[in-house]
Parts: sequence; C-alpha cells; structure tokens
Amino acid sequence: MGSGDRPDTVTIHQVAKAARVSPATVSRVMNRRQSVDPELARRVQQVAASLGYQPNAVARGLARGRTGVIAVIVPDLGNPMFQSVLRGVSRAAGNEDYRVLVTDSHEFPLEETLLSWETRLRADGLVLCAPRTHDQELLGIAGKLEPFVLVNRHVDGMNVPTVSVDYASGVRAVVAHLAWLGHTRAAYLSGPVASTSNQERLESLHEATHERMTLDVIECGSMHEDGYEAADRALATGATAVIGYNDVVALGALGKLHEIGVAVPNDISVVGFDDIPFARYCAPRLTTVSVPQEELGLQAWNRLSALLHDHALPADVCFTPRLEVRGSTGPVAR
Amino acid sequence: MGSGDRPDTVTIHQVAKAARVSPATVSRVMNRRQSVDPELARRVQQVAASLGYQPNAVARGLARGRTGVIAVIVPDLGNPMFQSVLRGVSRAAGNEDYRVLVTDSHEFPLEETLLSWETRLRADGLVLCAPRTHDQELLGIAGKLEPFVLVNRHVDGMNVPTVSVDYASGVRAVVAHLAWLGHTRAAYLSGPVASTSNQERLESLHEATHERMTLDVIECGSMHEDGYEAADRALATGATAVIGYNDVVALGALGKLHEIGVAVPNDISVVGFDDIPFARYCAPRLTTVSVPQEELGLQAWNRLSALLHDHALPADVCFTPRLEVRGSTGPVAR
DNA sequence: TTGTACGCGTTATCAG
DNA sequence: CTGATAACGCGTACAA
Repeated sequence: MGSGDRPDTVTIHQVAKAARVSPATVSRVMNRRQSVDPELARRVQQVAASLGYQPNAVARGLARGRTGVIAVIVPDLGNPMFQSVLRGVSRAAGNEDYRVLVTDSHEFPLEETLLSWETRLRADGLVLCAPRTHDQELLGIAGKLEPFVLVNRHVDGMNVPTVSVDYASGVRAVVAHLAWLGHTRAAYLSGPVASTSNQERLESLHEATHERMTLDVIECGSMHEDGYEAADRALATGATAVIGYNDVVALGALGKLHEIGVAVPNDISVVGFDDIPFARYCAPRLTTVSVPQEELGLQAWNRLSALLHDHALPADVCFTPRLEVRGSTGPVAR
Repeated sequence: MGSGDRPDTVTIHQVAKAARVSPATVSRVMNRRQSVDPELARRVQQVAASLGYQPNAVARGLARGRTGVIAVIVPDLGNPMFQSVLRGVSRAAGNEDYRVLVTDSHEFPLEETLLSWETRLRADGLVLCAPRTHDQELLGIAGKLEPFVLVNRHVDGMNVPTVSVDYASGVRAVVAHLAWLGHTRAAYLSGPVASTSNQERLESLHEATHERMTLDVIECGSMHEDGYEAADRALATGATAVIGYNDVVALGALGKLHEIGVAVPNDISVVGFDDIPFARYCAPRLTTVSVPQEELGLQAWNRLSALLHDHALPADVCFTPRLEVRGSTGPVAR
C-alpha cells in the first residue's frame, strides 16, 4: 500500500530546487543547450538522474508546438501490405526519434477521414493510406490534415506529396506474361469496389487484355476468406489463369484450389499483387507484382520529414513494380 | 462553403469570442457537460463547427493529465504474431477511443526497456511485448512503466497484470501428437536464445520428449530465412519431424523442403507455433500450436483499461493453446 | 551564463 | 448556469 497521492511525477521544478538552479537551466540542460556551464550541467544531470526525472512529453509538446509523433492511418492492420508500409515508416521515423501513432480504419471509408483528422490532432504530421475514401471527401479535409503524405493513391487536383505504385505497368506485365504462356482467358478476383487500387488494377486489366484475352471479373474482396470462396467461381468461368486483387486473396484462392485438387500451375495459373513476405514461402511460390512495401513507408517518411523540418521536398515517387515470376504460373494446359 | 480559408490553429478562445461566451463554456460544450443551457450549447456547437474547431489534443492531455493514448511495444512489426496482437489491442482500445502509439524495438534487448520508457512517457499506459529483456532489467524499470500489462511473458516477483500462453501445454500436445504418429526423433528449430518464449518451448520440449523421443536442437532464429536455412541441418540429423520455434520459421523450413524435393508430411513432418493467418493457407497446411493472438491483445487492453479507469482488475489469464492438426504432419515413413 | 516571467490551449475550481 | 482564474509542465524571450 502507500499514499494515494502521486509523488512519482517528478517535475522540472523539483529538479531545479534539488540542484539549486532555475527551471530554465534544467530545461537547457535537458535540451543539451551549449550555453550552460559544463560543471553546472553535470550537476543538474546527476540530480535529474538521481531523481529519475524525465521531461513530461505532453507539456513539452504543448510548449514546443510539436510532439515528435506522427500518425499513420491504415485500412487494416491485418493486411501484410500495410503492415510492411507501417514497419517501413516506423523504422525510418524511429531513426529520427519520431514515434508512430497508428490507427486502423477498419476498411470503413467513412471512418477513414474522421479517424485521420482525429488522429492527426495528436501528431505533427500524417501518413495516410486511405484507399477507400472518395476523392471529394479527401479534398475537403486535406487542409486540416497537413502536413501529410499520401501513400498508394493519387487524387486529382490535390497538391500533396505522394508515394505510389504504377500498377498499370504491373498489370501489363502480368497480362504479357500470361499471354506469353498461352493463356486466353483470365479471371480477376476483384477487391473492394470502393478501393482505388482495385479500380486502378481493374481498369488497367481491361485495357491490357483488350482483344487479346477474355477477362472475367469475379466479385471478391481483400481477405483470405474472400479469395478462398471466390476460387470456385473463378474456376467456373473456364479461365486458365486467376489474377488476385492482392496476394492475400491470391493465396486464399491457392488454398482452395489445392484443397479441391486443382493443380497450380498445371491446371490453372495464379497471380497476385504486392509480394507480401509469404508469397515466396507458399507452395507453389506465388507469381506476383512485387511492390517495395517498406520502401514505400520509408519514402513516405522522407517526404513527411521534409515537410516537418521545412526541408526541400523530394519529388513524388511512383515505383514501377517488378513482376516476380515464381511457381504459380505456367503454360496453359492443352 | 467551408473551403478556402485556412484558420491555422483555431483555439477555444476564438470560438468563445465568436460565440460570445467564455472559454469555459466552450470547453463544457465540447465535453458534453450537461450543465449548459441547451440553446447556448447548440449555438456554441454551430460556431465551433463553422470555424472547424477541434480541441487541441496535446493541451487537453496536459490539463487532464491523460492523453487517450496507450503505448504498445513489439519486438518486430514484421512478425505476424505481434501484428495480430497489435491489431487486437488497437481495435479494442479504439472502441474506447484510445489510440495506439506503437514502437518496434528491433528485436534489440537493450532498446526494449529504453524505448518502453521513452514511449510510455507519451501515453497513459503500456502494453509490453518484451521477450528479450532480462528479468532483472524489467524489474528495475517496472515502476516507471506503470500502469502496464505484460504480454506473453512471466517475470518472477513482478506484480503486473499478465496475459500469457501456456506453451508447455502446447509442447506436450505436439510431442504426444508426433509420438502417436510414430516419430521417435524430432529436430527443434530454436529461436533467439534470449527469447523467453524460446526458452520456455525448449525447456518444455526437453521435458516432454524425455525418454520418449530424441530431440535435436538446431540453432535457428525467428525469421523466414532462418527456418529456410536451418531446414538442411534439421534434415541432416535424421529427424522425421521438425518443430519450428514459430510458424514463420516453420514456413521457411517448409519452403526449403519443398524446394529440395522433400515431401511433407510423407518424408518429414513439420510443426509450428502461433497459428499465424498464413499457417492455414500454405500447402500443406501447417500443423501448429494455435494461440489466440488477437484475443491476447484484447485481453491485454482489458487489463490496461481496468488499470486506467481504476476498475476491478481481471485476473491474469493464461491461454491454453490448441494443437491445430493440419496437413504438415503425418505418420512416420518406414 | 543564469534567472524571471509569460505563453502554449485546455480543464477544473470556485465565485457569482 | 456561467465566467474569471488558476493550474498542467515545459520552453524561451528578455532581462540581469
């Protein structure tokens, strides 16, 4: 037991009193200002250490106007793609002593902007992965989100640093690869309709397959289960190749195909997007459009960092994904 | 209207002035205090909305003494196990309007405590996944971390709410399962030596296999690559079953085995720990000791929440994992 | 080089 | 029910 008070909160004043200096001096010492007598600084540091003093981050944030925290919004913390982006941001930001406030918007478009705003208020800046929000809504709130960086999404008329991926190029590579293998009919396991990356991939697929390959679009989603369930329907179209909205979906389909005895790639080929870590560890290894996910996070941080420190802003970057051909695609059976 | 102007930082005073009331009243309205004249409250809300006012979270945190943020420390944001725990915490905390400050300690024991402390300062509480830190160090810093909850780890003499898993029980189930299948020689792909969960599993394995099965311990690690590389060495021992430190390692081994033409489970059986999402989507599906990862996060939040709100603290919980028998284990070849 | 005093934006206390 | 006023803990001009 003990007293119900909280004597464990040692403030700058207590340190000052114990060291017989003013709070200002303690502050200077804690912030490594050079204008303090070395001898005095040492004494203050000793006292501070012996008292276990650590500056209150909140008060410091208020006084300085910055918190040393950045916010990151992801649609789903369970999605390996965003996990990697988060990891990239976190590590990069951590190297410059910034912490990350992460928020999962639950794949819920309405929450994306609300949560973004709310979370942004507790941080100095924002890295936004918001594939579901409408352009208009984003444009409307952009002003209250600054400084922020957009990941994996482009919004016309929005002048915000963006880190993205040229999925169209990836799609073309996929289609070329499949065509070269002799495929003439492919099924696309479509992601969430509201997702811009799904729209981008779908549109590019239509363009790339035009008069070259038949494309069946299967309603699916973005989770394992979605791909697992959609596999049957994809199969029913007679397609010889399945293109998943992302790797997670593709792996879900792969699981189902294996279960029902459909051989990959002999009976059917499977392709995904992202190149999540497990894509290279499943059997057969998944052929996929490889996106540098952590690099995406790193570059996002670089831009946010520039914004925060008023440095020169790196140009927008758009990564060209690489088609990683592995074991899940093969010549069409005949 | 609404767009166009950019009120850099609109404060409670500006709202107060515009609504011709005192800041105190605005504060009351924003905090939904019932002691405000409904008519007045409506007016204030309108003004606040029209000005796009949102209370400054940092100032609010300072004044209230709590931030609405909790810290979560994980050894590696790339590990699906901790990703799930994080997700569980995040979603549970989010439901009560708490945000999550996440820090990746890079699997670096020394940083675990330092980062924990540093991060804890910016939050109201802490969920700590620190499998590498020594007991002594943890005991020493525990006082400055409170309130906090420990996940997946027990420290003797530390009176802190803990959410853990009875790995020993899982290990026994694995050994029983393998023995029943006729296996008499197993190889354990050992995780990081400093990891308490590895120590726990290894110790339990020795006990469970005692005079019943030969156990070869292979130095490995916690990543895909580690399992991938260790597969050969495991094979060389002549073991008919491989037990991975975790699913990630087991999947890495699975990949290598598949690559070199060793059939699973016909030639060799493979088991993992955790039951990460992909364990059920690989081929063959991975037999593994299933841990309720998100539930771990949820329960951790429940306890932290109780601590934060001074509610009755739920008893420590220790989940008994379930052996999820899938396709990667089978009768020993003869 | 060091100390004093004020501001950061809110909340809480206490009069009115 | 509402409004001054004092914290909250720290950073920093400004003065000494």
